[in-house]
Amino acid sequence: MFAKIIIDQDAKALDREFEYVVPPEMSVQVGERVIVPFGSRHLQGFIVELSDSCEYDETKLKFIERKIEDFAVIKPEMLDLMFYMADKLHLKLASILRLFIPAEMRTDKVRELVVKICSLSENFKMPSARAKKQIEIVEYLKKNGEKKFSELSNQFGYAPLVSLVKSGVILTREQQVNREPEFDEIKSEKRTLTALQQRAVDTITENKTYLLYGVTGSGKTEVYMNLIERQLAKGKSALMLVPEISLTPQVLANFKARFGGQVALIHSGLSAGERFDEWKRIFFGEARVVVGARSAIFSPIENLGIIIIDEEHEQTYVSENNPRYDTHDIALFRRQYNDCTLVLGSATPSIESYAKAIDGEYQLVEMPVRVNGMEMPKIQIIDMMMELRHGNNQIFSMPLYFELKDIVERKKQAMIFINRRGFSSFQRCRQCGYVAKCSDCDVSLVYHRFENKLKCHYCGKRFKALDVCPSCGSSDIKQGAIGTERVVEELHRLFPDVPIFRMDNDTTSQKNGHRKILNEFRKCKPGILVGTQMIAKGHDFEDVLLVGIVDADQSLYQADYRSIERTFQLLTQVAGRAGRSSMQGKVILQTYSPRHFVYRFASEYDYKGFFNREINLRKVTKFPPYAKIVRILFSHENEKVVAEECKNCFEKIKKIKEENLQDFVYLDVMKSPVNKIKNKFRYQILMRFGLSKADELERKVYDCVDSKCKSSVFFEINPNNLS
DNA sequence: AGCACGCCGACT
DNA sequence: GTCGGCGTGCTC
Repeated sequence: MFAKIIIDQDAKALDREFEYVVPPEMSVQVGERVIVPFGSRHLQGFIVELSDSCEYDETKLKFIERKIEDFAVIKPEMLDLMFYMADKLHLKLASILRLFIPAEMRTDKVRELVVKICSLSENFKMPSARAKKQIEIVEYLKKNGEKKFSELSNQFGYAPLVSLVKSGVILTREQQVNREPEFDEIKSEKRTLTALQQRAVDTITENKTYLLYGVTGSGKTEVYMNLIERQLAKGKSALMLVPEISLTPQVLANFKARFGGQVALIHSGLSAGERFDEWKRIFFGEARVVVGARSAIFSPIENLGIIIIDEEHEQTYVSENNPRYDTHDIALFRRQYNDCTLVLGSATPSIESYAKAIDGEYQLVEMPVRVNGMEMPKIQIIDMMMELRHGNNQIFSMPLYFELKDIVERKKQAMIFINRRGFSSFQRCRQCGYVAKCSDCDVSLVYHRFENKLKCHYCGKRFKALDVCPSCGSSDIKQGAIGTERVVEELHRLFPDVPIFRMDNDTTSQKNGHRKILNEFRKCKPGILVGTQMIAKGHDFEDVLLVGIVDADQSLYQADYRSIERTFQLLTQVAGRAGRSSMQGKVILQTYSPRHFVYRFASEYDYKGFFNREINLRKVTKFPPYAKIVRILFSHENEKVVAEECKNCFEKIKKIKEENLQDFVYLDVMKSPVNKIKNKFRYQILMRFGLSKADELERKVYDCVDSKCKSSVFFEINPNNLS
């Protein structure tokens, strides 16, 4: 018997199958992990095929050494998915397989957690009266039955416990336990559905793809839960994806309360052990409902009845780095493989998804009204140029300041949204124009007041803050655009007695960081929460009656084709935080371009109007979904090497363009806008083609990348940002 | 990826 | 003469 094996190494040169002989006494299955001799080393590999014959010179074949687990970690569906992804997304086989199992399994660092359990032996002798502690333990066990060794030892001391075990009064046994993620206790309240919700549940019955377009507060989560319940009743399982950012304690607690031990949670906040245990519970079918962030789409869950992608428009569903994939593609594959239902839910669907729904590729289900019947909060647009003309050059416009003051006086809560962490975007010398840059990346550094450091937001490296300009010696240093820290400082100045909270990447990095901040904020009335994107999602605070958006234009300035769409989505979401209760909330939006169409549609909550305007723009300018953008990014520490390899590839693509002139909308080669990251230089080729031959051209273009070039190559379709 | 092999410069 | 620099190529 011969086995085709993929070596678990992330290298271009090893991105293929290698053949091995299966020793006669060994029984193996496709999908199992094994150790094989490879060159002079012993490496981990995945069996992807078994066969009676081999293609390579049989005399040169080596034997599989041993199996790593006694079960196939990669199930047949995932193996199919691997080949599909390799073909469609041009990813390396090993790097795909790594997505399917917890990283901890490969490094061997995580073990099953085994605890010692103590119980009284059947006919034990009472310890002597002098041994008071021992008697206490015996009495305690009589009352409580079995207890963990560690627990008893903490409570009564180690020595008496060990004596009891030695004398045979207490028996111990070992038991493997699953580490379970923490969650807030919540009582499970099953709400009755509104007519609209019920209609949605009744509509989503077939094994098709649905786009559930429901305004913020229309109660999509309740619909999801009902859909999942129906699948469970049919004996099927369910997979629900939410953006990492909205994997809030409340959401998790809700699911735990509703589905109990059948739920498994997968998110980045889990410890290695927790993640490993949750994965195993899914793998062996103990958990039939998986709730998780992007990577949970690869859960080894079988018998899928439904896949749900909540907030489907979120950027986080596309992984930024290698291996780059879009959760939508994977979900569509799994939907088809399992012949199940796929639901994409959003209050602001992505332009691409909504276009598909209109074309009939997806089934459109709408929920246009909020559950509590309340109107959406009123959005007031403030022209910051006018403020400036009236002599206000502060962070807050006068209307926002007065609304904040009002909130404070009424002992209510407010959220201030500013999509930039740190204190200010950069520090610049007023005399000579010097801007501090990262030594390893081609970006300016962000000043963080709290740590008094300059930080690189690309590689995380820290630098000393400027007090004098290193170039000209001047101490006249100007702060760039404002960030969360700066807003907090300003609020402290304006409202010295009001508790101000900050929530961004810097304050939530430790475990349960979100939860701590949110729980503190909940208690403070009045209170103000300042934050980035991450305050925009899923937190329902009854007393938040005001949302301030400090610099709405910020996401508009980013130079990619989705920036307007993103701005609309962000504004709608942030606005949705105000007035989740019976009281009408208010939103104040500060902008320097108040007449931009995105603000008009956003302030009227007119998604369809916005969609029509935007889709026409895309059609006329030939951008997705009416075209496909491809970006090939080369990076290497030697600038000459990248530049040349990138150029070579470009020359080949140019020939393809000449043969397909009518299909190429655009083709160019350039330094990447961020020319250097982590000491690696970056060059890129950008192109755009019409849809008719897009797949064919994409493949041809990919084949232009020299398989033995030294640079690492990042192949991207419809990139989100071009840095 | 990582390890062997190999071909050149600068040292006990 | 040998030690060790890293460029090239191979791993079933």
